[in-house]
Parts: sequence; C-alpha cells; structure tokens
Amino acid sequence: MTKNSKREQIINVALNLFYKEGFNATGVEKIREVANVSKKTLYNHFKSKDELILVVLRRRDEQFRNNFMRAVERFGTTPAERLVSVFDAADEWFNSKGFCGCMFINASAEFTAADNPIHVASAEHKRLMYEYVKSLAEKAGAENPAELSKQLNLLIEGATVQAHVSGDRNAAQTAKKMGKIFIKSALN
Amino acid sequence: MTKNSKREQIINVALNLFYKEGFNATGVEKIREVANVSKKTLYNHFKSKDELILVVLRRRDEQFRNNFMRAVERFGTTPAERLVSVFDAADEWFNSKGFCGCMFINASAEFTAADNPIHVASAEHKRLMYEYVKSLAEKAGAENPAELSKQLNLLIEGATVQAHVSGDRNAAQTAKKMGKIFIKSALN
DNA sequence: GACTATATAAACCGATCGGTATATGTTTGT
DNA sequence: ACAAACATATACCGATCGGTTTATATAGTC
Repeated sequence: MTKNSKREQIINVALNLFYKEGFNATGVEKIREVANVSKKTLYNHFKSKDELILVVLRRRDEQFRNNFMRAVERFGTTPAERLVSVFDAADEWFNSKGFCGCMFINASAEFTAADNPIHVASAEHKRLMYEYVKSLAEKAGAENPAELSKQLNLLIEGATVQAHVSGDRNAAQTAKKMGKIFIKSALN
Repeated sequence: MTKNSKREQIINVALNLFYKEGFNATGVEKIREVANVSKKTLYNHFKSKDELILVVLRRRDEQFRNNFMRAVERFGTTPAERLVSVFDAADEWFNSKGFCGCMFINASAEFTAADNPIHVASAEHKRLMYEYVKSLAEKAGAENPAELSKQLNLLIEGATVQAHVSGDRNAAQTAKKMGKIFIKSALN
C-alpha cells in the first residue's frame, strides 16, 4: 500500500509545481524538498527530469480527461446536451482555484520542437480530447462528427487561452454561445 | 546610425532565441554569444534579463501586429473582406518557416502569475489584437463590433494552439470557415 | 535472525544561471 | 588633439542546475 507512496508523492508534487511555476523554472531540488524525499529516491523512480515530466503529463492527461468527462456528464444527460456541456465543463475549470491555463499548451510553449517527446505527449492529449468529443458527436448523431469535434475543440482552446492570458472569466460562455451554433447545425 | 546597432542586435537575437527555445531555457550568456557582444554591453542596455524580455515582447508586438495588419490588407480590400482576411493572415503565419506558436501565449505559459509584468505585457498584446479586429468590425458596420472581435480572436487563438501543439497546418482554414458564419451574421 | 530492497542525509560533480568588477581598447563629437 | 562614451575580454561572484556517489538506516520477507 505504501509501496508506491513515495513515487506518487513525487508525481503529485511535481505536477503541481510544473503547472504553477513552469517546467524549466521548477528544479529537481525543489521537487525533492517539497515531496520530502531524498534525491536518490527520486532518481531511483525516474531516470531523469525529462522522464519525470513525461510521467507527470501522462498523469495529468488521465486526471484531466477523467474530470472533464465526469463534469460533462454532470452538466448534460442526452448526447446532444453533452456536446454543449463541454463548455460548462470548461467554464468550471477556468474558474477553479489555481487555474493556470492548459498544462499541455504550456508544455508545448517550453518545448517547442515538434519532435520533442514532451511536445508529442501534449499533442497526444489534444488528440484524445478530440476523440472524446468526436465520440460525443457520434452518439448525438452529428452529420460530420470529426469536423464538429475539431470545431468544438478549437473553441475550447481559444477560450482556454483567453481565460489564462487575458484573465477572461467568461471565455467559456463566449465559446459556448459560438459552439451551440455549430452543434445545432450539425444535428440539423 | 550604428548608435543603436548593438542594442538592436541584442533585441533581435534575444527575440529569435526566446521564441525558438523559450524564455527560461535561453540564458543571457547564449544571447551575448550569438549577438557577438560583451556581457557588460548587454547589461549597459538592459538592467536585467526580465527587462530584456519585456523589451523583446514590445518589439514582437509591434512587428507582429504590423505584419498581421499588412497581410490582412493584402488579402482583402473592403472592410467586410478584411474581417475574413484575418484568417488568411493567420494561415500565412502558421505556415511560415520557424513558426513556434504565439510568443505571448508562450510567455504566459512560463510566467503564469497574472500580475507578472511579462504576463501583463502578453495580455496587452491580446488586447491590442482585439482592438484591431474591433476597428475592422466597426468599419464593416458590424452589429456588435466588440462581440464579433472577441469571437474572431477566440477562433484565432484556438487555431494558433492547434497549429502549434498538434501541428495542424489547416487550422486557420478550419477557423476561417467558422469565422465566416459569425461575420455574415454580424453584417446581416 | 539474516537477507534484500528501499529509504535516508549529505557531500560532491561539472556546468550553467543571472549579474558584477576590472582593466584595456575603440569610437565619437567638439 | 582630447576627453567622454561606449566597446571589449576576462575573471569572478554566490546560487542553482541536473545528476551521482557514499555510507548508513529502516523496512518487509524467507
């Protein structure tokens, strides 16, 4: 039970620090200190900082999509409703305490090269979000689920940026109003 | 004439390195080396790395908006056309060599605190882009120029993220198709 | 009770960080 | 021709970077 507790502790601490302070700005020593763990232990579990970042991103992806999907289900019941609910889920996220933008957009900003494993992992997260919304669109009987998902995701990304960079607390509502038009049109 | 050449050289080099490699990942020593300048000279012109970053962001804002506006004017002639052209300008940008996303989104990702001067400067750039599109919307006689500008900017942000994170070369075209709907609706 | 795995603290590595100091040129305007 | 302004190279500062090493302690398993 306590077998993986150290590892979990490191991942959780690293996730919070990376999200709030950034990846390059967060030193391994800081993570070690906050996690209350020896450096040896940290490097027993992760062979490098880059590997830790990748593990953290995988964890964040799981947590984020899980939370997002549960929020969508909470805000809507029918498939059609749930397409709209993605913006309510986004709204809740933007206005949650400690919101610092999208961790994967942030990661891509620090690791700009497209072939960097960290960048690739970020793109993968976006692909999974796309797949999720596409599956919602399919269940709702959208005309072109792939296109609708791409459109709704584009709106979410845009709202996320406005919420973070410009501190626009209503960005999700703006996007929701826009998204409804495409949803309605796709469900004819 | 060569009076400010050192200063200009430093700004240009720093701009390129910050954009391609990131802010925290780019050391002052690297900038000094590439700019072929002594460290003393660099610190005579800029009292700290943070100040240099702020100067670079101001420069980037000027260059970017200037270039963007000229592209918009190149792609469209009437005010109504030019509202659509913002997506052509974005398209050109996304597919230009060396594209690494939006420098201001990237800056906000590294300096997440909303009251950080660097973050504030990024928000200011977004505000100026908003004002520009709003002025286009006013000239085109849009019903609600402020709302239309916010919508179109949200689409541009979303496309920028998709283009950078996911490497989607067609993101601007997706956004253009979406934007046309709001433009048409606003111009009734 | 002995063995193995995992934990610890702390010293240490070379490299780099942002930034300063010093002492010596090289322009530049008058 | 001369002084002020700006340039240079280089050494230096303490702090931190990512990562390793060593020697010791604390678990859980047979």
